[in-house]
Formats: sequence, C-alpha cells, structure tokens
Amino acid sequence: MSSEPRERILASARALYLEGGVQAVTMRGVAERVGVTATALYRHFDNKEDLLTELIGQAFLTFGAYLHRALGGKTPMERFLRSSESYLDFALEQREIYRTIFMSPVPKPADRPGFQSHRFDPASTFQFLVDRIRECMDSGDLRKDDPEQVAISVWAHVHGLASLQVCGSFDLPDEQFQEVYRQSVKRMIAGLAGPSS
Amino acid sequence: MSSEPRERILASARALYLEGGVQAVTMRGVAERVGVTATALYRHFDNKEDLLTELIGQAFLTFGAYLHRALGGKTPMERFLRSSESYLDFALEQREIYRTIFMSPVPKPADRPGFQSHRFDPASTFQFLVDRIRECMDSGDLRKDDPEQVAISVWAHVHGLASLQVCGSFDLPDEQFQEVYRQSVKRMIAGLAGPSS
DNA sequence: GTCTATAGGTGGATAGAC
DNA sequence: GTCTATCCACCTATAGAC
Repeated sequence: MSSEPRERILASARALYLEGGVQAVTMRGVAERVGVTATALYRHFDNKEDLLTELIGQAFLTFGAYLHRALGGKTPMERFLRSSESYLDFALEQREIYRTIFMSPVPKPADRPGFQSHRFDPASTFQFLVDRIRECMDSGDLRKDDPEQVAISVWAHVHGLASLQVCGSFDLPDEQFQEVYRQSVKRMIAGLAGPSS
Repeated sequence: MSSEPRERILASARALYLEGGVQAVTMRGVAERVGVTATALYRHFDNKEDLLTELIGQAFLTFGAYLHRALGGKTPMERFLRSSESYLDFALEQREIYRTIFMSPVPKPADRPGFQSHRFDPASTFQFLVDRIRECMDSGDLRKDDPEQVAISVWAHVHGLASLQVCGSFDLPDEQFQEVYRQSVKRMIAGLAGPSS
C-alpha cells in the first residue's frame, strides 16, 4: 500500500484521541508520536479537519461492528438483549468514540456542506433498534405498541445508563456496573408498577 | 455591595457560556463584553479557573431551584412525576448548564485539591430521586423494590431522553419532544412486556 | 517525503504606569 | 481599578530547501 504512512498517522491520532478526546489531537502531537515533524503530515492530509473526519469515519465503522454481533442471536428477544449488551460493550471499551458519536452535538448538514451521513450514525442505530423491537412485538415477546416510540424509550434508557457511567457519575467499577445495567434492562421491560417479576 | 463589578463580570461570562459552552468563555471575551480590558478581570478573580468555578457553582443552584419545584406536588406520585418534568425543563431551558453538570466527566477529588461538592451535584440529584421513589413504594404507587436500583433506572431513562434531545439526536422540536418524553415516562412505569396499559 | 524557518492566530497571565 | 505593553505557551498552516 502506498498509504501506509497514512495509516500510521491515523493510528497515532486515534491513540491521542482515546487518551484525551478531540482536543488532545493536535498536528504537532500526532507528528511527534509518529516521529516526524508536523509539516510532514500535510503530505498525507490536506488539513486537520481532513484527518479528524477520517478518524471519525473509522469510529462509526467500529460501532457498526459491535452492533452487528447482536444479529447472531437466535430469537428476536435474544437479538434484542444482545443489542443492548453490544451497545454497552462499545460504550465502555470505546469511551471516547462513544462520547463523540452519542454525547456530542450532532452536526447539522448546514454546518458541513457536503456532509455525508455514515452507515452507523445515531439515526441508523435507531433504525436498527426499531427493527429489533418490531421483531419482538411480532413474536409476542413484547407488547404490541408503536415500535418507534418504544425504541426511543429503550435507546434513551441504555444510553442514559452508558453515558452516566462513561462520565463517572455512578462511581462504580465497570464490572459492577454491567450487572446493574442488565438488571435495569430487565426492569425497563417489566416496568416499575404492577406485580413483582 | 463592593462586589458589583464582580457580578457584572459573572453575568458576561454566563452569557458567553450559554452561547457557546465553556470554550466560549475567554478572559478577553468576557472583558470585551463587560467593556474593560482583560487584565482588569484579574482584580476580581485570581485566574480563569476561579471565575469558572464560581460560574458553575451558581449553575448548580439554578438546577436545585428547578428540582425544588417538584416538592409542591401533593401526593408521592405527583412529586415523582413533577420531578421528571422539572428535570426536563431544566435540561431544555438551561442546555449548556445541563451539559456541564450531567454530560461532562465528573471531576474527581484527586483532580481538584480542595474540591467541594455542591449542594446539587449528580450525587444529591440521585438522592433526591431515591427519596421520591421510596415515597411511591411506601404509598403503593410503585412496586416494592430496591429504591436505589430503581432510581438508577429512572434517572438513566430521563437523562437519556434529555441528553439525546440536547445533542439534537432526535431532530424534534422541543414542544413535540416534551410529549414524547411524558409518554416514555409512562412506558417506563408500565413496562414494555405484559398487557397494554 | 521530510525537513527548517516562519507567518499568523488565540489565549492566559504579569509588570508597572496612571 | 483600569490601562498599555509585553511575555509565554500552544496551535494551524505555508514556502522553499534537501
């Protein structure tokens, strides 16, 4: 590949990104990590935004790979539950990427002329979830309801849990939190009122 | 008051903050807005962090005022539902403050020597919610369960909804979203499985 | 492809005159 | 209390030599 140096630059950028977020990615910093001077990077990327765009693009693909695992489940309910597991795995294992995708303001098309939506942006995540839920309603595992509205509730619930953990609001180690997360998903399905499960 | 200029500085800082977040608050920018030079600010604040700390402190008080409204409800369930309403009101009306309090990494005591927790930080929000939920369990409005675990589920759910809206992930106008939010709270209470409500 | 040198920008903070 | 002048750190980006 003639683009091997390009990959090395992206790798260094990703490392800095995972350590300290977007603001930790500077041309100087990336260059130092690669072992060249900052100006050398401009042979491979037009400018910083270019580099960042490619980085984020790869991040979306990573998320897509996590979600895709859930489709290995054999029943609708299994696929639904696995989706929530995969979602959490991604949030915990790729914290900074999760922050960027789901905890940062969504750039509007107006802000970025020529903006191309990725395969796995928040919108397609949402659609993925709608499909899992519709399946469960068809199979009778979930009560019949508007799949899109239910998807909003479910997504908000898992995202809320994941994002609070990523922010450190719970002050729980990840292993303990995973159990809390699973229980909470059960509770979301069973509800808060009515007879105990 | 001898601290009147101090208040004017804070007001300008708050304005910038609400417009563009923390990063929009620069000593130069604040000073320009007040109508003085940047150096003048250092007569009133030791440094930028000092200014920011005071700003955030006031923000926590604002949030506390929102939550406090919920206590006007007459029954436990009413107070519980009003809490969720107040929470959303705050998130939508004070977006940037909401971001700072609930969507940013929680500073660990280690990071800030002499760090003093505020009256309404994530931890005390959580306690407030636990109290509302315990009330509802005692009154029989909610099924008996571990109030803290249920509080986690409930908080995550409303925070997830609020934060996704604040980020623009839903792409819905606030008025429409409020109705979605209310329905979702109902759904959280009723659950996703079992008979329709 | 990579370097040195350099331009041009933003931001925090201090010294000392008024 | 506020000013001017100034320093320092850090950043993106370009020109032109090698």
